[in-house]
Parts: sequence; C-alpha cells; structure tokens
Amino acid sequence: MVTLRDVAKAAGTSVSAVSTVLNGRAEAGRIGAELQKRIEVTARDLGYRCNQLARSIATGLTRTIALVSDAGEHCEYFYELNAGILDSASAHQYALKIYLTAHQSLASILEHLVGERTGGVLFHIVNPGCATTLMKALDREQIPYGVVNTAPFSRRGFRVDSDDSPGVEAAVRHLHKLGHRRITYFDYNQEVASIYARREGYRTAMEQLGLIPDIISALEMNGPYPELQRRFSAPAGTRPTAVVGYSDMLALKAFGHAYELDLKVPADLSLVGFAGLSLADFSPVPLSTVKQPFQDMGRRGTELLLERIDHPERMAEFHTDLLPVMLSPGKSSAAAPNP
Amino acid sequence: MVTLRDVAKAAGTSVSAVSTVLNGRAEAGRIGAELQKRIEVTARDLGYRCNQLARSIATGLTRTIALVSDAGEHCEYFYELNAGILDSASAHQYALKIYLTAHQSLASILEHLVGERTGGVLFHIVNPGCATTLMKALDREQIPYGVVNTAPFSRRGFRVDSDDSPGVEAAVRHLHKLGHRRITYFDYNQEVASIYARREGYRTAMEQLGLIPDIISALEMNGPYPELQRRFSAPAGTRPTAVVGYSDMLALKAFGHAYELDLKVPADLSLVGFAGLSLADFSPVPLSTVKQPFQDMGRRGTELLLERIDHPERMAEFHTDLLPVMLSPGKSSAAAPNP
DNA sequence: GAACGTTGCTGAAACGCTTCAGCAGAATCA
DNA sequence: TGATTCTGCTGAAGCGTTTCAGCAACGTTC
Repeated sequence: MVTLRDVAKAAGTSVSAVSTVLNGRAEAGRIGAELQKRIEVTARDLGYRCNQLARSIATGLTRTIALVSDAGEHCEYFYELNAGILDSASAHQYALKIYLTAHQSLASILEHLVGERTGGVLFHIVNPGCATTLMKALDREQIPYGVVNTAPFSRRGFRVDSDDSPGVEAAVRHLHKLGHRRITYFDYNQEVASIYARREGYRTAMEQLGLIPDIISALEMNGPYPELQRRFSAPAGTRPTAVVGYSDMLALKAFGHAYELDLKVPADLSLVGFAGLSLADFSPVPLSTVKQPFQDMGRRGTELLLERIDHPERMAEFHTDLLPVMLSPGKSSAAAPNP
Repeated sequence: MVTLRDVAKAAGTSVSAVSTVLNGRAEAGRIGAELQKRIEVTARDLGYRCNQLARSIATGLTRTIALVSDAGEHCEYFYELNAGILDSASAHQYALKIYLTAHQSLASILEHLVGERTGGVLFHIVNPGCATTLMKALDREQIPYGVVNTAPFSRRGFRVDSDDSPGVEAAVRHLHKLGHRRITYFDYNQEVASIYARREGYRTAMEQLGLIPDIISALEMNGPYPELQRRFSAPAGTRPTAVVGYSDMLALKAFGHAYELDLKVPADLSLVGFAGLSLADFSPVPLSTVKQPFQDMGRRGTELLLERIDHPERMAEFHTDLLPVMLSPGKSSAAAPNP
C-alpha cells in the first residue's frame, strides 16, 4: 500500500504538500507549479490511492450512503431503483451500501449504519415499524434520511414517490377513448399508500366520465380470484371489456383468468397494468401499462439525500416529490368489442 | 459522537482498558471483573458505538465486501442474488457495497474498491472485458475475488454457478414422459457459458431418448422470431408439441407466438422455461421451469469469498462450485396432444 | 528474602489522512 | 529602509481506534 508518506518521500517534499496537491487544493496559490507537477507525477508512478477510511476519520465525512429495504422476494423494481440511486450516487463519488431487513436485524443494520458513519440513508420500506424505529435512531445520531417509493413515515426528511393517481386516470381515459364502458379495477386489500392513491385515480376518472366504478379488492395477493372469474363468466353484454390492474402482476393474473375462460386479449378484453417493468414486456401480449420512473425516483431520492447531508438543518422541513408516471400503450388494450 | 476516550473518562479508566473489554479480549484475565462491569455499563449508558472506520485503519481490515455487476436493465435475478449475498454477509457481520458498471466507469469502481479497502469482491459479470481488467487490478492490490453466475474469467479465485445442463436434460425428460416427441429448443446466439451448457443438456437428452434435436437460435434477444412462427404454423402432425426455452423470458416469447396463432398452452403446446423467478409465476399459465438457486449461489459465493479473505493464499487455486437446479412443473407442460 | 510469576492496568505509538499555524524569503508599499 | 503582504512550503496535532511494552502490586516458590 502506497501512502502519502511514500509519495512525499519519493517527491522530496512533505506529506501536507502532497495532500494539498492531490486534493486539488493547490489552486489557492499555496503550492508552486513545479512541485505540483512533481507530486502528481510521482503519485501516479507509485500508483498511489487515497485511503478513504483514513480520510473519512480525518474529515469526519464518509462518501457513502445506504439503502435500507424491506422488499420481499421477487421484488421487481429493486434493480431499477438501485440503478437510479447508484447512477446519481456515483456521479457524486458516493458509494452505496445495501441492507435488507429480511436478512438482517434492525439492530445490526443500525450498528452498521452508525458504526461506519454512513453519510445518509434512503429507505424503501413498506412496514411502518421498521422505518420509525430506525428513523428515530438516525435522528439521534444526526444521520439524514428520506424515503423512496413508500408512504411518509415521519415529518422529517423527504419522500420521493410516483404520482400514481393521474396514471390510473390516464389508463381509464385511454380505455374510454377506445370505446370501453365497463372498466373494472382490480387491486388487493392492503393498507398501503399506493393502493389508496391508485384506487382514487380510478374513482375520479370513472366519475368524470360518467361511468359506474367496479372495484375488485382481492383479499390475498396470490390468486385465484373468484370475483374476477365471476365477472369474466358473465355474458358478453354485461361482462367487463377492460380491466385496470393495481400492478402489472395483477393485470397478468387477470390475463390468466381470461385465458382459462378463452377470452382473447385484447379482442374480448383489454388489460392495463401499472409499474412498467419486465413483466409487461414478457407477457404473451405485451401489456399496456403505466410506467413508473423507478430510476428517476432513485436518482431524485439520492439528490435530495445528498442535499440533506450538506445541509442537515433541512431535515427539519419535510419535502415530498411526486414524479410523473406515463401511460405506455402495449398490445393488451384495443378497441372495445362491439356490443 | 461518543468515543472510547469519553467512555474511559466516564468510567475512570484508560482507553486501552475500554477497548480491551469492549472487544471481548478481557477474558485473558487481563482486566478485573469489577472494572469490566463498570466499563460495559458506562459504555451502554453513554450509547457508545465503535467507529468502524477508525478500527479499520488501525487493524487494516474492513468488514465490507462488494458486488460488481454489469447486469443490464430488468435484471430479474439481481434481487435474489443480492439477497443471498446479504444473508451470508450479514451473518458474518460484513456489509455489502454494490457497483454497477452501467452507471460507473471501471476506473471509478476500482478507485472505490481499493480506496475503501474493500475486503473482497464478488463479480456478476457477462462482459469478459470488464472482468479481466478489474481482476488484474485486484490481484495487484491483493484483494480476493470470485465470480457468481458467470463464466470463469481467470484461473484464480473461484466461480459459483448453477449446474444448468442437467436441468435442461430434466426438462426434456419431463416432456418425453408426458408423451412429447417433437421438442424444440429455443435460445439465442450469444457466446456465453450458460448458452452452451443448456444447449448441451438439450442435445444430450434428445440423443439419449432417440429424438431428433431441433434448435432455434434467435439472432437477437428481442423478437419477433420468424423461425418459431414458421414452426408453429406447420400442420398439427409435424409441428413441435413442446418448446424448451433457454430462459423463462424466451419461453414466454414462445407463448406470445403461440397466442397469436391460437395454439393453446398446454393443450396444443407445452412450454418449459429456465430460471424460475417471478416471470414464471406471473405468466397467464404458470410456467413449468427449471429453478436456479440464485439465493444459494449468492450465499455460497459469499462464503467462498470470506474464506479467501481469511486465507489469501487460496486465491492461487481456482475452485468451481456448481449448484444443482430443480425442475419445477407449473401448468404450462401437460400430456402431448394426440397425434 | 531474593527471584520469579501472575494479575490488573496504563501510556504511547501506530494506522493514513487533513488541516492549520507558522516560518522563511521574496515582493510590494509607504 | 523598514514595515507589510504575499508566496510556497513544512511540522505537528488530531481523528478514533488497536496493540504492545511496561509497570506496579501482590503472591508464590525455594
């Protein structure tokens, strides 16, 4: 390991001169051009690399942020969120650490977070319990944080999420424009912000269009869904001609039931999902879906976090950022069948 | 921030005594029971947390490993691999850092890896270029590494992968047992280890069963796939009755073409995929698939890495670990249609 | 009662960096 | 010419740990 001292010795100068030059603080006219050059050259020749740990303990700052997530299995958007966070973090020379509550106790996560003097924390958390415990501890340790793609769990920090309600509205209008009048909404029973937001979007749009809302809230996340089967089994004149799903996953579950009953998508039934990830593309009929900007959300969250790291006082005010979603028509939505 | 010194002062003793006790090195009979108790109590009362950075620079060891991946968008198994790695890492009190080559230059990743004195690196890399550059640098810096779910890129370290070939064999046998005789294999042209391994499994099984192999290697990863369409358009007596896909994704692409041509799955066409993640479950007809043990692979990789960290000399020998895959019958494979 | 062990604790160096006071010498100014 | 400012550089302290030599005090042994 080449240290500052090694470089200083090789360049025939002092450790502080080397540090100053290598950190680009030489511009203040403190170090002569010739010595500066000499230091840079020897540092490169020796393959010097700053020991960030030592720097961190000297400065009291670490260029590391963390993502804490309680995402369960098969979490689709994990990669996308990650990618966005990393994109922005690495642009600012920050590294990212990951903690999953499913694989580590809260206590041990906390231990790591403060033990390694993590600069700030991004939460992607569904379970309020997890979040509030950790947030309280972080407040005590003065570590900034915020949440991404979840409900706000505190009146401090910030929240970045997608603006879901208009997305579902757009989906309903899209179907309406295609001639659909019996549009069923399909979600499940969970007390999560996004469930309410999207359902609300559906209600609003249906009302404005003068249509009768029809909401199926499955009791469980995993099927089968008898209510849906019942709707699909009705005669063609009364059966829904379109289903908007809370998620791509649910839209595909609807696809499954339609398939069983030999309803053809999109000829007999149009389908619109929500999320816009791989599921939508790999459906037998590419799914029309409302795309959430997961990468952007990760990026935005990171930016807000870095801002809080630089200005801890801003933790006091709570800031919400809702990023727009976009309807992305696939092949699963088409003109309504003739009545 | 409460430091060792603060605790020492409060407990009326020396810094070294506190360090000794708090690290559990007091058992050697070096510290009296009474003082030990006193230190523990005051440390707890003051909310002391060891600054891992300082410890790392003092000991020269960091309890951090990294995952470097060049996984592109929509990478399905990223979460699973991650979860496995984290599971094992956190059991050993290690933290995990993530680097994606798509969002950061190799130089900057390297800078981070050695700058923060990362203990070891797990690669999940498809592009050989990325891997070898980084590996050479890591060798120079004496940082242990290994690859997970990719081809070996070096004769040092280790490789953990799934044992794909028997998985495809099992898939073919499964279909054969269901009466299928015209079984087409569907992959794409890419020079990747897993492509060869799985194709080989198909060839072997077909040969042993006395069947004629029929392989479609798409030129592109994204469809449409005219070859497949042609096969599916053939009359019932000559058309394949089953397709084994290189991945779940490709199996679903086949589903898509079947859907267009009104071939019913599994009545007219059986389908088996490979990977066994969310895609398989959310298909309209739950996909029969060969499940890869991504979490286990992550865990195993981490264990091997930690072993290399403790015994750097073992980097010299190359070790391969192939974990078994398992056929998981869904509803997309059934008895072959009557001829 | 001298030599030696053991027990229990402390002090200080070291890890690799940053930062700041300070010191020469040169340049500028009154 | 003496005072002041600027330029260019160094030395040392400090960040929070670990670790090890060393030192009392006491007990044991011969």
